[in-house]
Amino acid sequence: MTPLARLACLDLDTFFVSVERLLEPRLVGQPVIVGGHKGDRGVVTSCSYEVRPLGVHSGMSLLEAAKLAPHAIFVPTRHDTYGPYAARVKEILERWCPVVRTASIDEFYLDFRGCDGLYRRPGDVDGDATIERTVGEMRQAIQVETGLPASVGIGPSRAIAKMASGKAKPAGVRMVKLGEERAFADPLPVRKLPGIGPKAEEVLLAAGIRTLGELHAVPDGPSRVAGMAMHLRESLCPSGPLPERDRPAFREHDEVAEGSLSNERTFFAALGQEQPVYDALRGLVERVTWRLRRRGGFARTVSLKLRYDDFTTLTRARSGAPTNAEGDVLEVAMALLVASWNRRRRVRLLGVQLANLSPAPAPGVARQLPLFPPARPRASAAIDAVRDRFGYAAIRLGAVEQARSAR
DNA sequence: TCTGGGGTCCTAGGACCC
DNA sequence: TCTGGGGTCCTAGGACCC
Repeated sequence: MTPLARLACLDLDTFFVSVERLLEPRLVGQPVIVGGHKGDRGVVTSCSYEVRPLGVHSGMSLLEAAKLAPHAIFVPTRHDTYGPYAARVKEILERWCPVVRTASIDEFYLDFRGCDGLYRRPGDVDGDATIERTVGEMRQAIQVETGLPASVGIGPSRAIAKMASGKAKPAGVRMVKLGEERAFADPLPVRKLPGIGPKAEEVLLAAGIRTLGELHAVPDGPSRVAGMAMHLRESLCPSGPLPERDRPAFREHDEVAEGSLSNERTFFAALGQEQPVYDALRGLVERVTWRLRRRGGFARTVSLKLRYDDFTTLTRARSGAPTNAEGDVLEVAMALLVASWNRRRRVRLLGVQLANLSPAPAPGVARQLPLFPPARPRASAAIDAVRDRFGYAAIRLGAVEQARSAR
């Protein structure tokens, strides 16, 4: 099949802000910053277009955002709230396109290859026109049915579709046809290319390369800059099929467990005493193992993340037999903590990650747990059942509750 | 003005095996 | 006493994304 501009990237505009506005109509038309209350420690997770011209952007500290936009309305992030809205959007997309993949909570890729005939109308000059119109109608359907504004980019490759969706904002559609890739990409700053982050940008700017056009001119070679140029040229080539499945983190609970699961927490004041740190660790283990069991998964690797108050961060991991038991994970995490925590330093952040996930222990190793200490079964099945119905916060461990109220 | 929380992917060194 | 080459798994750190 001739490669054409048939891959689309749909991005929900200021997604968390948009959902908050659906729930709180007084926020409509107002400058809104989602991420926490004014004065909280933390960062901006989403901000409305009213505050963008002032320089506010996601990832920025709330304190800095408050300086730039003192009149903005600050709203805490409600992490459990947004998922269902994204799920509704996906349902609508699947009515329009046979291949839809979730890339993040507010981003989807769609493959319209082979769909021209499905949507052709008498006035269409060619297939590009057919698909561009169709995507516009799809975008409008999301707006009408969910109240959420979205932008869509269309191109021959995923990277072009992604960059085009950025150009389509707010609430628009931008198609980059086959043959127009260079004309579209060349003027863009290098940072716009997916995969070029702050560090890579720094290297490129130091080499005097500011735009993707300039990067494109760098010949193949072993240098880091040449590697980025090759990455760019690949990104502009027509893409193959989309991945078979959604990214692991965005799959439904009953699907195969893969990838990793983690929970972490930054403390309001860095912890220097042992007991609060142990209590926090237990709370994290409780939460992350609950999520694992809810997906029907098992983990072979437990990893501890420790950040001191000077922001130096270390991770320590240990692998063993697959488990989903809270007691097993807690024993390993606690052993890692005891072995690696320098007690003279205060703990700013603690995290627990479960990795090497599988849907069930491999035959022969099931339930043996030889490398993990013995499991300590408790009433966790009953607790899980309550949480499945009423949410995680419906039940809390005594020690965790004490740790919270002690602050 | 210090910097959240959830992820994925890549690299590099060492252990271990054949 | 000296010692190749390939493969896999594990761990730690870091870049990047939203």
